[in-house]
Amino acid sequence: MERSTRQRRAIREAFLEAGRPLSPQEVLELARKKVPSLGLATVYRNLKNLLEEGFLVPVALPGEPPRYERAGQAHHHHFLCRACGRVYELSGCDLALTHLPPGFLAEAHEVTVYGRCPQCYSQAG
Amino acid sequence: MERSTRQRRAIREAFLEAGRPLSPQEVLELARKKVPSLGLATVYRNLKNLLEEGFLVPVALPGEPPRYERAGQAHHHHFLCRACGRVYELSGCDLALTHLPPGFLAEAHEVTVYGRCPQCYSQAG
DNA sequence: CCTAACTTGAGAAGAAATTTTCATCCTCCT
DNA sequence: AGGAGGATGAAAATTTCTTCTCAAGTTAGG
Repeated sequence: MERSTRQRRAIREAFLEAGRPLSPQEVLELARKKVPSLGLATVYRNLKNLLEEGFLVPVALPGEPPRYERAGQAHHHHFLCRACGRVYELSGCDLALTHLPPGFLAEAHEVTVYGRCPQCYSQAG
Repeated sequence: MERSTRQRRAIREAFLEAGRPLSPQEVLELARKKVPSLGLATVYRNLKNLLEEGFLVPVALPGEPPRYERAGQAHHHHFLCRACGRVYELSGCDLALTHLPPGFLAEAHEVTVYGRCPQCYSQAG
């Protein structure tokens, strides 16, 4: 049966506390604040578990390695800060799919906004 | 100085004739119709050249390997067929960026629509 | 507290995409 | 046509990300 370990708790808490999509590397860095000895293999193993048990869902962004976020959220999109590389969740969706050519069937869509997050807004670059 | 070779012409023509973003593998397959001996390394080398000379621009889609399309086109987005994996260009843009949280600065955005292209619309799956 | 079994950490191994190497081929100037 | 140097193809090498291996550490039931 699945056990509760310090590592597993630290990884789960990283997502709860970050409130934004995290890459495996980001998970490692955040969870190491609680379990410094944490290894990357353990992060990958637990990400896989958390996906299987439905706690996380994958988030794909153009040209970016996969990230993961809390499952069960309402339809939303993402913001990628070009300065720090962090991804944020944007609520709502203003997309109207009216211009599809004939014969195309839309089943889903994703919107990615690029720019500067508040922490990077005033910095050089 | 840069020479005009059969391979180089075949690769350039593949983009002109396809009229949609192509992955390196797709370029290889299309250009091999004209130059069957074409190798993948040559495709990569020439993609790099065509990017540098401004004939192509990279197209990144969520969770997809990079593709390339003709440079200099108007603002547009992309459609990814879930059945055949081909990417198409969608004209226009119905996105209104009104819901950014305070402190976020939007510089660009990308929209990806997923679904079925006309060729795959009526097929099983 | 004990023990079986699950977990972990580190490094090796894989997988996938792209780049480099190098001998040979081809293009273009003369 | 001749020749210098860029271009090509195939395979090896890189790079990046993810998974596997295995000895050692931990957890949970008894």
